[in-house]
Amino acid sequence: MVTINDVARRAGVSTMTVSRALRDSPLVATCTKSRILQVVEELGYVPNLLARSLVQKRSPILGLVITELANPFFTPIITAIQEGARSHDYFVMIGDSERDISNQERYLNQFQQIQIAGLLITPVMPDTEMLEAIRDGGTPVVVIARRWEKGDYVSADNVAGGRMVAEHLLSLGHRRFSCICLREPGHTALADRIFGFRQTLQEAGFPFTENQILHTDSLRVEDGAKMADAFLELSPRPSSVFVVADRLAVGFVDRLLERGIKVPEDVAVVGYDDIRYSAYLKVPLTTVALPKAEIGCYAMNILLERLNISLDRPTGNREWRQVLLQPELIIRAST
Amino acid sequence: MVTINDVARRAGVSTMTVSRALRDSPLVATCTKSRILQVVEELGYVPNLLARSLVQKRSPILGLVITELANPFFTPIITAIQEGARSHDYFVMIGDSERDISNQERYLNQFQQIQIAGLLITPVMPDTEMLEAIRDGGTPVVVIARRWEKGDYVSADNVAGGRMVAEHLLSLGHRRFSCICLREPGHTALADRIFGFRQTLQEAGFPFTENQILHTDSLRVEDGAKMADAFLELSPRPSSVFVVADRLAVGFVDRLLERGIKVPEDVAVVGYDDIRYSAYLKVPLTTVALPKAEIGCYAMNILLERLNISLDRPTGNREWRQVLLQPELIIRAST
DNA sequence: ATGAAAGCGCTAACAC
DNA sequence: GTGTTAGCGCTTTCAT
Repeated sequence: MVTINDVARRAGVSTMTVSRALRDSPLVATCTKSRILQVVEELGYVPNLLARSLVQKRSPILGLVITELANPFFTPIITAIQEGARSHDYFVMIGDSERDISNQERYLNQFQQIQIAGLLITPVMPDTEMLEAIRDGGTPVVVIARRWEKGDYVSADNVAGGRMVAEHLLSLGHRRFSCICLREPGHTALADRIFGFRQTLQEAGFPFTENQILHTDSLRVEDGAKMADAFLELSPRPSSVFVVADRLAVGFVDRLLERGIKVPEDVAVVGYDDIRYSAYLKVPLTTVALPKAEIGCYAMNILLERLNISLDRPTGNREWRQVLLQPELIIRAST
Repeated sequence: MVTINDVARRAGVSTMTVSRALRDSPLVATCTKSRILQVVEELGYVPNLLARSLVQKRSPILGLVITELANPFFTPIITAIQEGARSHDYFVMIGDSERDISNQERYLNQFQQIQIAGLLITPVMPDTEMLEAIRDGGTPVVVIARRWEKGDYVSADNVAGGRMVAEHLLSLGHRRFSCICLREPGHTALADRIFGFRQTLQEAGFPFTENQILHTDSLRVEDGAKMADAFLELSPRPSSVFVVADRLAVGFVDRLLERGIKVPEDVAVVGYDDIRYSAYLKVPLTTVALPKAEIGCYAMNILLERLNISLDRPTGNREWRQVLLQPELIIRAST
């Protein structure tokens, strides 16, 4: 491996001069600089960023933990984050918690070990003690796609989204409602959607009880199909279903059709997330769209801001930046 | 920040003993070890992996460069790779080249700067000089989802896949063929698909000329729709289309239907990749499935093997490991 | 079973 | 403009 010393020796200068030349310092004579750069080229020297960050005590690596890489919901968010990071010379390390708290903890641990400069995370659970610990340790943390009472977050207004769904179904004349949701206490974003949905129905005089909710253990397409089977056992059969995630809805509607149920004539279905494929399904899906790229973008900006501040002064315990972006109802053929 | 020294002082031992205790060396008395671990707990000490890798001259970070994060084709591959890495205590840094050679180069540069131990990459172009340079520099490189004459790769047999498509269409009695492909000289995987497709047709006595291929600049769903418009200008209209990537096919078929063309009655469509949503479209898509997770898994295993070897002896220039996995035709409703 | 010294590749701080 | 010294947090080597 060729180091800065090799370059220095070969160019007949000190390592310090090389170091400066590489960072384009004005304190190096132009001719020296060009000679050095030539030697760098010749030797194929690549600076060691790890060594640099050891002495500078700041790392160029950011950590990103999401709950499911395979979820198309996250791709626009990730892309936006990567882009923001790149343009500020940061790297992003992605960890997929698979909605498993122990995976999440393992990633957080490992990320700390490689000294990440900042953390973006969609936590598995609302109990975010560990996040606070990390932040208190001086690493800024921004929560994505979830709310976080005690810190910065960027999410969508899921209560408003749930409300939109309810209003839409009410306006279509529906009176018998049901809901397909993830059986997981921790997913506050989903809980918010249902909260808004239920509240609106109740205000309209249609009490919505727990037993109108069907629970699934995962959000995969195949689970949606399973939920459709469960749904068809209900009697009287609801005329409308709010499926809290599009991927689930994909499988749900597909199985419904397979079993001879007409959508939306027999059952109206509303999804949530507006993933890229929702428009191309057998029955294009009515759903709630979130500004996904914007969520990633905002989160990244807040993190960058925190990173800059913590360079100047010690972690000033300023106000939390809590952003809630507005969702939008996309009406297609499933209602 | 709390360092190994802080722990040592507090525990009343030398840093060396702490270092050993943390790595669970047998050369530390059990009672000393437990005292140290307790102090570690108290102080919330987190070892600095970067510092460690600086002295050990080997990094726990692997680089992964893909051409498009938003492509569901890659998600199972990434997941498999992450899993393999995790179980061997490696981290994976993901870079999205967006099919742009300069992005790819930037990532490769940056990855070298953070001293990645190994590289997995789906190169934008077949010209892989830079990959050879990296490998010659001592960092093992494994190419994914493309062939690589001069190194290790794991891909699917795209020629065989193209053949399957042709045979399938021939067996259905089609005689007028066309093809939608990415206009990009570099994408050898797509070129292979078309090669197999064309060859089979020619062997069957149906010469397939360049002007039966329509070119697109990107693989996004919307581009598929554009290609459908272009396709409908052809006369005589081909009775079958081989769309070389499912995402394109999604938009292609959708637009065809929108314009009143029946699939498969008027036009038969075959896709490629079998992304998760292909089965749930208005017209479930006939396509060629690849063992995506296996590709990731194999590639990771080869890389790990190379990493272990290069720890022992200097980079032994052994035979390249070149793996081609078999694809499978999935017949659905679009043909 | 434990410790002291040296150094990984780099840069901050201070000379000259 | 350029060089010297010291040290980031850790482990290797060798001593005890």
